[in-house]
Amino acid sequence: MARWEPNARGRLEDAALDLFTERGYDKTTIAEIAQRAGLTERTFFRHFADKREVLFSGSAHLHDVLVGAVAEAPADAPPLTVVATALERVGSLFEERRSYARRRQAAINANGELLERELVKLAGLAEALDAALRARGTAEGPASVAAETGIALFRSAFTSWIAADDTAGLSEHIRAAFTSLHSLAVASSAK
Amino acid sequence: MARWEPNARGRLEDAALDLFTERGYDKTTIAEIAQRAGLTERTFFRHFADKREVLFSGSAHLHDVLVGAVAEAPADAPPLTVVATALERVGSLFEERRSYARRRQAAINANGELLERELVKLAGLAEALDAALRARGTAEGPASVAAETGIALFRSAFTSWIAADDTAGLSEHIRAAFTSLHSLAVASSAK
DNA sequence: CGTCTTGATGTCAGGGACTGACATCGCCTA
DNA sequence: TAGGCGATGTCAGTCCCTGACATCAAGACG
Repeated sequence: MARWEPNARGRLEDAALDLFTERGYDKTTIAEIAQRAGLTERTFFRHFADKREVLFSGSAHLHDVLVGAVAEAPADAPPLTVVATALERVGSLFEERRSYARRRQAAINANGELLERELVKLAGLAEALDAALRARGTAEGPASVAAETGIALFRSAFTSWIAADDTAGLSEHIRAAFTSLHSLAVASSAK
Repeated sequence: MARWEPNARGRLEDAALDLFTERGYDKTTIAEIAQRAGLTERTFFRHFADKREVLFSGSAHLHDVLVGAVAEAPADAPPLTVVATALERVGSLFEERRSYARRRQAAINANGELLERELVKLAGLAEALDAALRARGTAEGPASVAAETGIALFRSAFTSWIAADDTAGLSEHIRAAFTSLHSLAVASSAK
């Protein structure tokens, strides 16, 4: 239990997910998480802003990848296509990690507070998408709609990927969601 | 300060919004809210599950209206059209209340926890929309996409309505958002 | 080799959200 | 008019989270 064991943050994350899985989020105290990681409750709060955040440190990375992908898209690509491509790139980060994603998502789905935090993170991604689109010249209205719509589809695709037992990757589920939207939009226009 | 003053719940809501506006959400304690309403902290928690919830009791009503509107839509209407119509009906509930909506939204936007809660409420509406669509025969995938997309557009429209200084109602902003989506989808298909 | 700086960690005290258990009050009904 | 009963009050306690200050290990530097 020496003071300077490496990777304190990672140890806290692992301990937290383990405990949340074992006995549930609200029956786990921060003192317990810290203890399992060989640390103190106070130290937990130096690494994470609050108890929920311990499951969401990865979202900053997604954020960066998403913004980068939008910036690199061809200048003449339409907004929704740019969004779709960027989200597929993000989706590819999850390949090979479906079982971890399931574990984490199960913990999140089992608790309202964690669900709240996840939605906030997704909304943050939507805002970043919006800003990235406008930075490349997309008008305000379309950028906002494309960003919000894209994240909505991402959520839908992520859920179906988690639930599915197939060999398709998250990226493919994302592509399918966008295809589905096109059909709906066309059907609605034709009405 | 008699015990049985009427409308305890409403008094708590008013006191809370006033205090949040005056001094901010996290500098307001529940004891203060309760005191201004002539009640006790413990009673606050009998009316609201937590501190955030005091600003969101109206969302249950939106939920009902939304589900009702979907159920009443013509059987042959395409999903996204049903969603648009239902959201416009919800939008009409807000006419005449833009100034209250602004006050409340300002308080929410000023605080991360309240933003979280709002997102959760919207996600709940999306889920309800999804279920209502499937109840009338829409297939699972399209129902989910239409519901998520619809709520995304609602958010976008609500924001622009709050910000706008025009005479257009929320319903009209919603209609505009759906029109915008159609354009985007067509442009993306044509790519 | 010893000291100093620095960042991560520990310790302590305390406020505020939230809960469970139990008491009290006022309206309603038999 | 005595209960029944729902809404409120009181009290004690747990846990989340924070600020202030002390301590420790590692590298910098003389």
